Amino acid sequence: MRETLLAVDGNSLMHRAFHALPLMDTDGVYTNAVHGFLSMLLKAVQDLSPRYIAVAFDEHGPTFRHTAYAEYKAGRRATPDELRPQFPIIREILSAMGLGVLSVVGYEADDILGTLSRLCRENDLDCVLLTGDRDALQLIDDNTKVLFTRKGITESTLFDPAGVKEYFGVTPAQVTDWKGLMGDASDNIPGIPGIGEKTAVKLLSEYGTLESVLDHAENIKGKLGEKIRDHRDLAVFSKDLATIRPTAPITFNLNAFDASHMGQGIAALRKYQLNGIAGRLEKMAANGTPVEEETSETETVYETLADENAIADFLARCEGASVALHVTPTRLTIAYPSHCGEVKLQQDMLQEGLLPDDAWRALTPLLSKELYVHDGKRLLHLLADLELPLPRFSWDTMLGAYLHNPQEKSYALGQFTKDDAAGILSLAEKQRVQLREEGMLPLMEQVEMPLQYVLFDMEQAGFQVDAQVLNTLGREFTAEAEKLKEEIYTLTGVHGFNLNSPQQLGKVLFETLGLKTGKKTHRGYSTDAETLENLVDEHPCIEKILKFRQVVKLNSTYIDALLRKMDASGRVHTYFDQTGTATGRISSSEPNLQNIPVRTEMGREIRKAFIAAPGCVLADADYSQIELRVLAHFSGDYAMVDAFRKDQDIHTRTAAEVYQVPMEAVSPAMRSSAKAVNFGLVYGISDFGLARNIGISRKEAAAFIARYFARYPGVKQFMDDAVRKGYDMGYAVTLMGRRRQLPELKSPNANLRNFGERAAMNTPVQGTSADIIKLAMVRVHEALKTQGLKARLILQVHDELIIEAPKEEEAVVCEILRRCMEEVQQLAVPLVAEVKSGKSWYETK
DNA sequence: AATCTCACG
DNA sequence: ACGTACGTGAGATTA
Repeated sequence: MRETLLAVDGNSLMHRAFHALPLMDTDGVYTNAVHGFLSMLLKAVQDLSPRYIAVAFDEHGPTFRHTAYAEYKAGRRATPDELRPQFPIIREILSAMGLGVLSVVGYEADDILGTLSRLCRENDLDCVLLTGDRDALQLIDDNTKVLFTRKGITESTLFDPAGVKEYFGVTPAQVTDWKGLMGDASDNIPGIPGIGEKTAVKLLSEYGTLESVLDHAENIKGKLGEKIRDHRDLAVFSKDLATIRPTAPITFNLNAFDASHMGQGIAALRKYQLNGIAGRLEKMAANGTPVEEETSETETVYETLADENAIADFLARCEGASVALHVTPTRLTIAYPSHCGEVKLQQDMLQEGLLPDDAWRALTPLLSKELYVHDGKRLLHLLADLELPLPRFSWDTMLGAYLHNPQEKSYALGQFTKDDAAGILSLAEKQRVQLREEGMLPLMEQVEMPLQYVLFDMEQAGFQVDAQVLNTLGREFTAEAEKLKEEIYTLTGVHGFNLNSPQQLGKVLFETLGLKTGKKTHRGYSTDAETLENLVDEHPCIEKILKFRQVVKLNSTYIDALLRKMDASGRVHTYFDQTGTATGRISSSEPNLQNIPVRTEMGREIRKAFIAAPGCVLADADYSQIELRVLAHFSGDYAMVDAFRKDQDIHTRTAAEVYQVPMEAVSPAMRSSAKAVNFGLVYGISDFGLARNIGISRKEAAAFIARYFARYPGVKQFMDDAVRKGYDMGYAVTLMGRRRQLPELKSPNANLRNFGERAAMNTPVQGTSADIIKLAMVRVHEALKTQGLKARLILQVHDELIIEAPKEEEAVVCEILRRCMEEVQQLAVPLVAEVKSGKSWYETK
C-alpha cells in the first residue's frame, strides 16, 4: 500500500477556524483558530492515517512586493488583529508535534501545496490536500485528492477528479478557467462582473476553457456576450491569479514530515491550555493511530523503608549514583535511578512510621553526598532545625524550573512531576538537558545554586531590630494619626467615617465637599496620593489626609508588623524568594525587608530600629546607577558610556545633552526632568508615562524623548533591538542568559502587546542587574568564609547589600563588599559600589 | 478573593 | 482609538 502525505493549507484552515469559532481567550491570548485548526487536523489524521504531514503558510517577504501579481494578492483580506498572533502559536505547536511547517517568501500556501502534490507524484506517494480554498481543486488528479472543509469545521469532503465534476460541474483542469470567469470574492479575484457560478459552468461545459470562451465571444449573444467581450483582460488576469504555481523552492525531506511523533506536541498543547485537543491526541496515541506517546520513563521500583536497617541497605545501594531527596511533613523519599525508597514519618504516637529523629539518624550518611532536591533552601532550614549536617546540592529542580520559566504560578514539585524523590531525579535530568540547550547551565551552576546557601544563611541570621525605637515611633505615629483624624473630621464637617476606606473617603471628598473628581474610577472615585495631590489647593483637608495615610501606613505595615515578627533575641528573619520574580530579582517577605521606608524623613526614622548586634556594625553597599550602567553596556552608546567612564553625574550629563548646554549650566529642574527620562528608559519608555511622571503634556514628553534619542542614538538602537528580539524569539535575555518569556507580544490586544514591548526593554536591564548582584553575593559570602571572618550578609535590596560585622572587621568587610561588587562583572563601563557603615541602617544612608 | 493604596529598587 | 511607565509585598476594606 502506498503511503500518504497530508499537505495542509495553514492559512486557509486558520481563517476557516477563526471565523467558525467564537474567540477563546487563555490569559489574554486568543487560541480559537489554533483550536479549530488542530481539531480539523486531528480529524483528518484519524480518517486518513497519513504517514507524513506538512503544513504550508503564506510568507509575505520583501521580494513579494516586487511583482504586480503578488502585490495584488497581498492586498486581499486583511488578517484580523485577533487572528494574526495565533500564527506563531500554531507553528510552535506543529513544530512540537514534529510535523513539517513550510513557508517560502513570495509564495502562497497553495503554491506550496501544488509543489508538494507534484513532488508526491514524483516520489510515488499519495497526496491529500487539506484546505477550504477552492483554488486547490485544480490540483486534483489520479494521485492527488482534496479534503475540502465545509461550513464550520466539523464537516469535510474528500474530492477526487470525478467528485469535483459531479459536485461543481467542472473538471479540476477547468477550475482556473471557472475562477477566471466568475471570480472569487473571498480571494479578491474579480472575474467577469455579472458572471456567477452557474453561468461559468455552463460556458465551460460548452467551450472547455476560458481561452476558448474568449475566442468565441463574438458568437455569444446578448448581454452575456457583451460582458465577456468587455472584460477579456480581467478574465485572463483572474485566471492567472487563480493559477497555482507548483514551483515553490522547498526541500522535500520526508523525515521532517514524519507524523509518527505527534504525541510529543502534548506539552505544547497544554501550554496553551488546549486540553481538549491534547486529550484527543493522547487518546489517538493510545489507540495506535499514527501518533506516538511521549517517551515513557523507565519504570521505578518502589520500596518501603520501614526501619533503620532498610534505610542503611538502601543507602548502600545508592553508592556512586545520583541521589534525590524529598521531604514532606509525613513522607520522606529517597531515590537513585530506577529505585525509590519511601520512609513513612510518624507524626504522633498513634501513627505508623519511623520517628523523624530515628529516620534522620539513619539518613545522615546521605547528607554528605551530592543531592538532587526540590527547594533546597527549605530543606536546609529543616535540617538546621534538627541540628543535622547541611548537605551540598548538585541540582535543585525548583531553581531549574524557575530558570526555564520564571513566570510559573507555582513552583510546587507537583507542577512538574510526581511528588517524590524519583520525580526529582527524572525532572533534574530533563532540566539539565533543557537548560544546556537554553544556555543557562552556567547561570544555574554558578549563580542560582550557590546563591541558595547564601540566602539560607541570610534568612537564618536575620536583622537585629530595636523594639524600643519602634515602640517610641509607634506611639508618636499613633498620636499623630489621632490628631490628624480629628482635624480631618472638623475640616470636612463629616465625623466618624472610616478614613481608611477609599469608598467612604471618596464620598466625602467628591460628593459632600464636591471636589472635582480628579480622574480614574473603577469602583467609585480614586483617592490615591497622585489624585489627592492635585487637590491640595482645593481644600485644607487634603494635606491632612495625605499625612494621615502616611502615618497609618508606617504604623500598620512597618511598626506593628515588625514588632510581631521579632524572635526571642530581637531579630527578624525575612524569607527570600528565589523564584518570585519574572526578571531574576529575589523578593523578600514575612516581613518584606526590601521596602522599608527611606524616601520621606518620617519613614526613614524606622531605619533607626534596624541595628547591628552589640559589638557589631552594619556595612552597607549600594551599586551606583547599576541599571543605567547596564544600559550603557548593552547599548554601547557613546555619550552614556563616556559619562560613566568619567564618573559624571548621569542625570546632569543627560540634561546637558538634551538641553544642549554645558553641565555647569544644568539647573535642578533640568536635571530632574533628565532623571525622569533616565528612569523611563529603564522601564521601557513611553511618552504617556513620562508625561504623567513629570506633569507635562504627552506631546511635550514625546518631543523630549525624541530629543533624548537624537543625543543617544545607541540607546534608541538598543530599545528597538530589544523589542525586535522579543518578537523574533518570544523571550528577553539577560547578560548571563537568564530568560523571560514574553507571551504578551503574541496578544491581539494592543495594550498587552505594548506592555510586552516595555517588558522586552526592561527585562534585560533589570535582569542583568539582578544577575550581577546575585553573583556578587556569592562572591562576598565566599570571601567572608575563606577569610575566616565572623561578618555575615544579612540583607539584599536589589542594588544594595548589608553585612553585619564585628566592629574590628569593619574596614576589611567594607573593602570586601566594594571589591566583590565592583569586580564581579566586567562591563563596558565601571561598576561602582558606594559603601558606608554605621550602627543602624539609618546611619548608613 | 479582589481591589485599592503605598512602601521599596 | 486606546491607555501603560519596570519589578515587587502587605495591610485594610469590600464583596
